[in-house]
Order: sequence, then C-alpha cells, then structure tokens
Amino acid sequence: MGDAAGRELYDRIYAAVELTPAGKVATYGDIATVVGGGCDARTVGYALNEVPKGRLGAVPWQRVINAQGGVSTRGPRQRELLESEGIAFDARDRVPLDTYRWAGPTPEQASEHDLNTLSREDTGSQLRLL
DNA sequence: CGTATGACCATGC
DNA sequence: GGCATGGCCATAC
Repeated sequence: MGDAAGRELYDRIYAAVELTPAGKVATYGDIATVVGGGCDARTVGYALNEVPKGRLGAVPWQRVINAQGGVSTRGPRQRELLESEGIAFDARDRVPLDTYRWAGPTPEQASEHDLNTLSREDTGSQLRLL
C-alpha cells in the first residue's frame, strides 16, 4: 500500500474538513494535524484551493481559516458564509479562535475516517490549565 | 520535464 | 507588529 499517497492525502483532508461542524472553525494547521502523515498547513491550503467540483457542496471549506483567525480567500464571500453560520468577527476582522475553534474530531470520527484527534496542547489558546 | 504559482505556519530578528 | 525563510502537494505551461 501507499502507492497513490498523493491524491489520497487530499481525500483525507476533505474528509477532515467535512467533520468540522457548522458554527465552528478550524485552522489549516489543525486540519493538517488531524490528517497527520506529514500533512502540513500549506498542503491543506493547496487542497482546499482545488476541491473537486462534485465535492464543493459537501466540503465546508469556508470553515477553514488561518492561524490568525482571518480568512485567506479573497472577497467577502467566505466571511459572509461564516457569519451566516453564526460566527462573529471582531473589530480587527478576525474570528476569536478561543471561542469558535473546533476541538477536533471525536475518537469515533477519528477512528472511522482513520484520522487523528486534536490534542489540547495543539489548540493551546483555549488551554487554561494551571 | 523544469519552473512558477496558490486559500499556510513557526521561527528569528 | 512586520519582513524573510524553510518545509510541502498538485496543476498549468
């Protein structure tokens, strides 16, 4: 196995994005962590830029934003889609990640799609541990 | 087949 | 806070 590792990687990325619930957002880095296997944030961005047409309706690409909480796409489209899902932007046009950041797939979801869960340390911002 | 390009992130200064 | 760099996938020309 492991022949067509390339296209398969994109497939896993799309699967991970599809698990992101409405009203929540994930960063490119989060998706990369969930996918695992040497997947980087940049690769996630590339993958989302080339979502197959047949999948555009199923993959909530708008819920994936950058680590600064800002949208990386051009135009107001992505922001509008997120706002229609109940996500509010702050005065600096950014999504408060500590409020809206997706905690990652459940162990069941991860197991079903062969993905990884998101550790608290990776989502650091919301970790208020002492 | 080499090069450029595209929706990134962490690090260092 | 901004700028530069390295790391990585797929497609178009």
